[in-house]
Amino acid sequence: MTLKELAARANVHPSTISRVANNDPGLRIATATRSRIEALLRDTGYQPNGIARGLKMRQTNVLAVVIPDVTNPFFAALFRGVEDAAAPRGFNVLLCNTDGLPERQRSHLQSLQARRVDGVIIASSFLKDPSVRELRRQKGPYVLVNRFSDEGEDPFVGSDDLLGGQLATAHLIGLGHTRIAHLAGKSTVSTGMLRRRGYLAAHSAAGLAADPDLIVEAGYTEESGASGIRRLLSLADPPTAVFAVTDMVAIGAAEVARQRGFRIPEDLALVGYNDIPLASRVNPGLTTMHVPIHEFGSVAARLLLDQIESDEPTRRRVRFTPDLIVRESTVAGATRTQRSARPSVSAE
Amino acid sequence: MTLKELAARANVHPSTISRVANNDPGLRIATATRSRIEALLRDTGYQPNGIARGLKMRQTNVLAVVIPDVTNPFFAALFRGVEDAAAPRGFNVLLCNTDGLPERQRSHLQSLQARRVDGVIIASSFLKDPSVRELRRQKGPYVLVNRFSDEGEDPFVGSDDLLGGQLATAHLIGLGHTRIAHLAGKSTVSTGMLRRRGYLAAHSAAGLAADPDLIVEAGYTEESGASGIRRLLSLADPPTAVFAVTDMVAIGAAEVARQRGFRIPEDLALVGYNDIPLASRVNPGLTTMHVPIHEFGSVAARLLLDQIESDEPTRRRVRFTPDLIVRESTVAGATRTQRSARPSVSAE
DNA sequence: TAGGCTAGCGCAATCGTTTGTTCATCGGCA
DNA sequence: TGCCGATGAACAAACGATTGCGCTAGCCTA
Repeated sequence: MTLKELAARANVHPSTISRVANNDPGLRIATATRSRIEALLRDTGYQPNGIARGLKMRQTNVLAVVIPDVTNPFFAALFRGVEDAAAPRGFNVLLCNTDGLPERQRSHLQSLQARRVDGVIIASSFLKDPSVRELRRQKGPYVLVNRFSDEGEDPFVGSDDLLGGQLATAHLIGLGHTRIAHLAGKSTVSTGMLRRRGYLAAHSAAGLAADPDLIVEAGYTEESGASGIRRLLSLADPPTAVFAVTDMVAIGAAEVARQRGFRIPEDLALVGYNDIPLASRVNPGLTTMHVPIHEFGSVAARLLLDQIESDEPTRRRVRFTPDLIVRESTVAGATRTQRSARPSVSAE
Repeated sequence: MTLKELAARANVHPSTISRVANNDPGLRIATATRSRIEALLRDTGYQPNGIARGLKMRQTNVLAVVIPDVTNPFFAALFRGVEDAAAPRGFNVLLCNTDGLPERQRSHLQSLQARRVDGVIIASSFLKDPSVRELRRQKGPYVLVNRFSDEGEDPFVGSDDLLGGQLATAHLIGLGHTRIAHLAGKSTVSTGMLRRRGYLAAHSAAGLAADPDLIVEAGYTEESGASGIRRLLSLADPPTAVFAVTDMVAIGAAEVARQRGFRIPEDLALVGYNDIPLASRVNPGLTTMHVPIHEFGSVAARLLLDQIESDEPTRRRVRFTPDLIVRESTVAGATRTQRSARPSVSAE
């Protein structure tokens, strides 16, 4: 059903229908005509063609979220945050999985540009990232989430990863551990780099020397946590504690450690990062740095939508302060503490 | 960068650029002109405006997936299946979460129709579903996944839920249980209805009477599993085994049961459905009916894409045979059996 | 040398909306 | 009666691409 067909039925010009349907302010129209058209609109259940409208208006009302893998609970929650903020404002959201492959990221972004999406939220960026450079070059609004890129000043939503790494490690040090390993993320990714630096900073602050052998660059998957911990446990002088760059990595490590007969936390204490729902459900419960994942998404979406509606780019960077949640993976019989619900946001 | 601008630069008509860019077969063009245009295309990195093209071609190359909640690992995996099949064929995928609310489903579908997506995959349908009726009425291709609607013959991909419910229950009966409860899904949803009927059928087949008090209609979330098991455990004569309609429900139930001091499987045996990744990770490992979740998505996508490309609707219904995976939640110290990898598909 | 064929492009309609502008009609007023 | 200002609605130009068809050279043939 098009405007033209409706116009034929109502014996008016298509533009008249359009104005009535859009409730054009300052529209002068005879009451009779108006009600005739409105009745027709109801009867036919007319839905304007979004494509045609998009072409004319230069706005598609579509956002895109680019992540490594929605199968990872962290990114699933992030996406929900985006959609929950976008849907009420009339936007639909495309989801693109990259599996961490730059090439897939590039091709997705290219496809998104061709589709003229109104904005892009990208949670799979690298510190040096050609795709992000491309985003900067184009005029379209975008927001980086969780990971940032250090080649420019991009709108960003994430956690204070340096502090998070520090707090997590300090917790282990506070428990008396001295040989603390780090299942690190890639140093090409901001979270990987910063959490590692936090890990090192905590050592310095405590006057402890960090053993380079205890840092293994794993990745962000469960499997990488598993293979990482294997290397650590076969060391001559294995660690008594591990700080993993994410909860998924920690969970992968815990599984292997348990298979090898290590008791957690007695033989091996374990801290993760992100506090995904799974973290409180595994056995033993995983001590981790809580970050508001859903809010990452919703705040990023708001940043994006504000840019779209105001038609001017932003440089806002929102950084949430992570919160240590102590569970049984570091302290046997830890009370399942509710975390302090302080807002703890720092925006620039 | 538009065709018109390029045309001005190359001193040709826009249509000529279009034909070169699209590699129009049967295009007769001077080699000089062609290479001039091709060079221009490379230099400018021209990307045709997908909106304009969509308007002209009446095809957007966008699919939509409608699910209750991507935070549920089952649906996340399903979505990956869809995207993995759609992306290589040049399609992007919109994700819509309904939270199981018919109203949100309706409004999402309406929005998708306005956007003229090329096809819809819906995994949140009810047995009687106005939204699905609407999908049938419209010309556009669609596929139902996991849940079907019984008011018509729709293209469908899912598992044989009746058989699955039967096998799961028969497993518990085979272990000697006689008081077997069912944490049931909504009877307004096909999976809920069918798995329940399977549960009953298994009882009949074994000559066992199913106690109506042992069936509680919970829902599909972890919380509903938790509240459901509470009711069951406070019964005068509580069950010794439970068949839960999904893994998430089973996991919610297990958590509560453990808190109340029930040992699994000694005091309470537990079977789930779907074999989500989480099922093998919880402690104790969850016995469950394995279904190929990722394939649900990819097969559904293929069904959809074939409809789109052939431009004719299909009535194919693909039903996978579920496979019992025995873990520690029913058999203490169960070997972590690899399931038989038989194809077990029945299509109509 | 005139007519026809063909290679190589340009023309213009079309997809369905939106929106600035123009046009016709009518009532009021002088 | 003649003019003017509203009022109500039509006109038409975009938006950026695709595509059937028409047009103009040049060359070959008779």
